[in-house]
Amino acid sequence: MDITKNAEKAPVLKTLPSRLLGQTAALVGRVAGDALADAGSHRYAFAVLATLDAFGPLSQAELCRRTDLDRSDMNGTVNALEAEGSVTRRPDPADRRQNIVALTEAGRTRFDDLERRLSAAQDKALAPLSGDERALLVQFLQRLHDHLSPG
Amino acid sequence: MDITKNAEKAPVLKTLPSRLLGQTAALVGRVAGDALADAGSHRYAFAVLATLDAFGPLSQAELCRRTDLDRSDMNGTVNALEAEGSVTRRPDPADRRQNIVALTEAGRTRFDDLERRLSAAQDKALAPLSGDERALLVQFLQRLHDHLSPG
DNA sequence: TGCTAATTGTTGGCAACGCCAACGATATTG
DNA sequence: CAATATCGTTGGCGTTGCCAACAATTAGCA
Repeated sequence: MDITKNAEKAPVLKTLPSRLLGQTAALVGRVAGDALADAGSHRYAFAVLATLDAFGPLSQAELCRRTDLDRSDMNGTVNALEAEGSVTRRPDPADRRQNIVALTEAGRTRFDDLERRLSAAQDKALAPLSGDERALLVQFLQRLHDHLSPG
Repeated sequence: MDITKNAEKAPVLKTLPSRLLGQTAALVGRVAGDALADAGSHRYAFAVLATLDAFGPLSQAELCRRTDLDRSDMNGTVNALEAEGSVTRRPDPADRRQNIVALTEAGRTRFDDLERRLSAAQDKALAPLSGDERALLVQFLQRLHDHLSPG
């Protein structure tokens, strides 16, 4: 009677947190990533824009620390953001090893647009959870993250 | 007063569910993956062993449906499990397109060992959450997964 | 001061992961 | 019987997160 032959999963796998986390993160991450891709952007770029928006101009190294991105990935991301005009990159006169990365007007507009798209995508992805449940989920994840992150 | 210069993260990023899910899944997944790697195994292999343990002998295609693995990855996984003696693979006489994959005695022992290791790893990774909270987290994730999975 | 170590940006590359295309063999459908 | 679908298998691809090495520059310390 099953129109859709439902492939039963092993109980162990259905409740295994590491597996459930991985699968769900992939699904939610795809929704969010697609939303940014529709605007020609990327999660790395969004993280950088959000950090610059929150703290003002920063060096690439400082951006790495505040976004948990690798230095090489940060370089590529800043390249892309600079190419699209969202960001300026100029050498720091006080420390000529560093680049000062700063948000442009276009960059702030860009960030606002991406934030709206991302917010809508999250709402779609998290639809089955109530507001309280979402807050609880976020809190759980934060506690796990703090517990496991090498910081 | 800060011995460890705490790199503040942008508020948007700290509460963005897609990002939090991805980061936490990576951290928890690494703990779980390392536990399996210590035993020379892999999550794909564990998923197959758990499914065979729960449902008995199955074809590779059926294993794919019940583990959400790709056919090519399933092939490699069954190869490895067959090589280590955890599984037998023989052609189905009734349908010669299919392979019947079955757990061996060694395979069941192997699965029990992996399950213990994995269980211990999960406990370590989920330490900051109480039992009730873990159950709630799993429930949230299952609801999100059901909502987003194309099944 | 001068020498060593550390930091920064940059380039190049790597392994794991999830996924897709194509193929021959076999079964099923019409 | 012909067309379609399924299965196992092989090979490959794009993304992701990460690491190594390098030159340039600065900081730390004898």
